[in-house]
Formats: sequence, structure tokens, C-alpha cells
Amino acid sequence: MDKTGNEGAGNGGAATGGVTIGDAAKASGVNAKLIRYYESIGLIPQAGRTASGYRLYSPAEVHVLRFVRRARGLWFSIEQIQTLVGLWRDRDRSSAEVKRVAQAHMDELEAKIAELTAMRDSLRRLAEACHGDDRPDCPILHDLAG
Amino acid sequence: MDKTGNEGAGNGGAATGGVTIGDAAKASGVNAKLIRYYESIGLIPQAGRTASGYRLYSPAEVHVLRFVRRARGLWFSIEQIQTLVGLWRDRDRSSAEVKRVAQAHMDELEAKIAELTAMRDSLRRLAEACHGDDRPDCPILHDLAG
DNA sequence: ATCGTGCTTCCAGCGATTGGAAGGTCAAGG
DNA sequence: CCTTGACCTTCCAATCGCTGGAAGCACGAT
Repeated sequence: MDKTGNEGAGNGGAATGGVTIGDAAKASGVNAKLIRYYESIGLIPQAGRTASGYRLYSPAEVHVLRFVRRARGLWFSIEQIQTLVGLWRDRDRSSAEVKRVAQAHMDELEAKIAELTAMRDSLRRLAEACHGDDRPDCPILHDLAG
Repeated sequence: MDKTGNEGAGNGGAATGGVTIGDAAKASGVNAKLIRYYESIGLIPQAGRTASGYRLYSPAEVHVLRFVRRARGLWFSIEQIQTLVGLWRDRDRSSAEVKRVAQAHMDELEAKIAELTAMRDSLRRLAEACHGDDRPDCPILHDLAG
């Protein structure tokens, strides 16, 4: 409870060049369990280990985690993030490729927005027609029943 | 291949008052596998059976399936549909209850639309700033990297 | 009798997490 | 030294709404 914040249960941090998963989680905003999951599916490379098996994360690796978290926040799929991380790592790659991934994702978002909006609109029309009182008849059900 | 369309592999249909699951699927638009799944989770009641164990569906039951399908098409959750089906069956229930479910669902849709729109907008801003050519620097990656 | 289709059950997986159990490890306090 | 408690490890299961496959009956037609 009285942790000072920068070094958890680990082996000392800077000397071996990494923090434990808990600290990496705090620093990146990605849950420790999720970090292990990301490693298991190959989104991030396998972390180094201490002699006793604890995972260790360098500042660069924490940075990648933060990157992943932001991309997830923008609803990129894991697959898309995998591509983006690759592009990010490889600074020599062209920005055209990045833009293409972003554009594809935007198209997906756009489609989903349109779909949801259509749903909301038809539902709104039905709800407006539904008097919403004690009477049992309701156009919402009527419409769903076809 | 030369099926006439109204009676499949079943036992004759109208005599026992029901069609088999395949025909119910065709008539309702709900996949046979999905119908069984819906039964297994209790969304629809257990279907009657022939002597040999085939499920049989009355027109009314097919109607329920169609109802479910439409509601799913509006992205209602299974739980919400369960409520709606109950309300639909029970004609004496007030329309206020239906309207409440619909409103709750619309609120969910609205929230998701807002979220997706925000994502799309920030992504669009980034993409516009990305020159998208051979040069490696790209504000999209820059922003994700934080 | 045999073919082809449809039906049955069960089991497993998708994507992206989240949760828990069972056990090892660490630093600190008594 | 030994306990405490926070942390770490792995593995397995659940979520939600399906979808797929495998193995085995049932049916109608040839």
C-alpha cells in the first residue's frame, strides 16, 4: 500500500533495463492480463524474463503498449494494429501505407455509423408512433411482428 | 433438388401442424443452427417433436422466429428481445413497457454512434494531415505513438 | 438396398477481453 | 528466520452471438 510508485515487486528496474508487468500496465494503461494476452496472440513480441520468470518491459516496449492502447481506443482491430505497429517500428516505410490502413478503418467506422444510424432512425419513428401508455397496442411490436 | 418448396424432409407438415426446422428456417430467415441455439438459451420455447425426434414448428412459432430476426436486425440484444417477445405474446401488457425497452436500446445506439463518430473524426483529421506519399513521416503514427 | 439429403446431438472456435484458481517470488517487518 | 501480503506465473473458463464440423439416425426416392 505504501508503494512509492516507480518500482514494484520487481528486481530493481533500471539495472536490468525493465519494469515488471504491473508497472508496465500502469505506465501504458494496458491491463497486465491484456498484456499477456497480446503477447500470446503475437501482437507484441515475447517479453524478456528475470531469472525467476517475471516478464520485464523496457521503456520502448511500454511505448508500444501505449501505442496499442491508443489504437484500440480508436477501435482499430488487433489485426490492423499489428500492421500499424509494424509500420511504426519501421520508420522507412511510406506513409501511404499507413494512410491506407487508416482509410480502410474509417470506411468500416463509416459503414457501422450508417448502419446504427439507420437502426436508430427506424426505431425512433416507431417509438414516436407508440403512444406509450396503458393501452396495449404498440406499433413497435406491430412492426417487429411483420 | 426437385423440392416443391412447401414440405421438406418432414412427416407431412399440416397434418401434425408443423414444419421441420429447415423449412422453419427458410420461412423465418433464421438459420436452422441458430434456431436450435435460440432454443438452447431459452429465447424461444422448446419445439414439439415428431416420433423420431425432429423438431416441428407451427406457423405461430415461425412467426416468433421472424419477430426475433427483425429485432436482431435492429441490433436488439438477446436479452432485450426476450423481453420484447414476452410483451408481444402478452397483448394485455402496456405499450409503455415496450416503449421503455425501445428507448433504452435507442440510447445505446446513440451512444455507440457518438463514440464511432468521434473516432472517425479524429482519424479523419489525422488522415488529412498525413501526406500519404513515399515519405515515412506520418502524423497518424505520430499521434498513436503519443 | 442404397443414395442423398435433412435431421439429431455435442463440441470447438471466432474476437477481445475478463475472471478465477493454484502456486511461485519478492521485499519488508517482527 | 519466518510470516505477511503484494506481486508474479500458468492454465482454464466465461462472456456474446453466432458458425462450423463430426458422428450418427430418419426419410423419400431410385
